[in-house]
Amino acid sequence: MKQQAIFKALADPSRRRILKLLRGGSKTAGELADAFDFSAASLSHHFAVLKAAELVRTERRGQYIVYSLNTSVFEDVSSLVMELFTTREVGKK
Amino acid sequence: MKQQAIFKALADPSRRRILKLLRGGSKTAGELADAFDFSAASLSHHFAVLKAAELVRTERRGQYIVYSLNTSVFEDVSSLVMELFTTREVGKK
DNA sequence: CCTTTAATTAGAAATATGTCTAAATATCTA
DNA sequence: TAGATATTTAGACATATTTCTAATTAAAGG
Repeated sequence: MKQQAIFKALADPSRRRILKLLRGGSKTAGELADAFDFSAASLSHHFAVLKAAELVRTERRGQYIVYSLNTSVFEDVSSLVMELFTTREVGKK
Repeated sequence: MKQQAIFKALADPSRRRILKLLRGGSKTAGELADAFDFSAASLSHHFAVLKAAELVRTERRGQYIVYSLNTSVFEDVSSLVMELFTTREVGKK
């Protein structure tokens, strides 16, 4: 789990918006791009950051590349946040 | 609640470390500074970022300034994270 | 094949961030 | 009040981030 990459990825509002758009189901890069004002290249950069943090997964479907939420990291993110605020518990791994 | 300020604040590893140091109880700026290699001025900058996000509170005690975790934001942070990953629920406020 | 469409990569430019030293502010104590 | 200690503010500088346009890669379909 890439803690720094995760927090870095979440720090940008556009990237958080991308994640929210993906909650409803997977979307192609182009469909996501429609929701934003900037260039496909810029979006692509944001995708790369989200991928590095393993917050999204990708799959090529013909010409398209389909992005989806990697919900399995959700638990990781939650516990990272928890660790910041709660006193060390017993039985910690 | 300052969503962007919160995520921005959490993006830096030193700031996350400051929060963890404060889990054990409040500390003065100087006590916190001891845990780091960089200058008091740099630390002070990080404190300002954490304060802007309302993640920490401060109180002057004589010459010292005492920092403490603002645990009441913890819920906010948790639900922000939750919103990124979970499908919109019913009865949302 | 060649063209079109979808998306990423490369490289440049502007802005933001993290760090430093020096100076300023606040409080304590002799 | 003057000096010492604790901390923040100001200003500078290097690095990182975000965005762009142009070029590249990949697949589809005539």
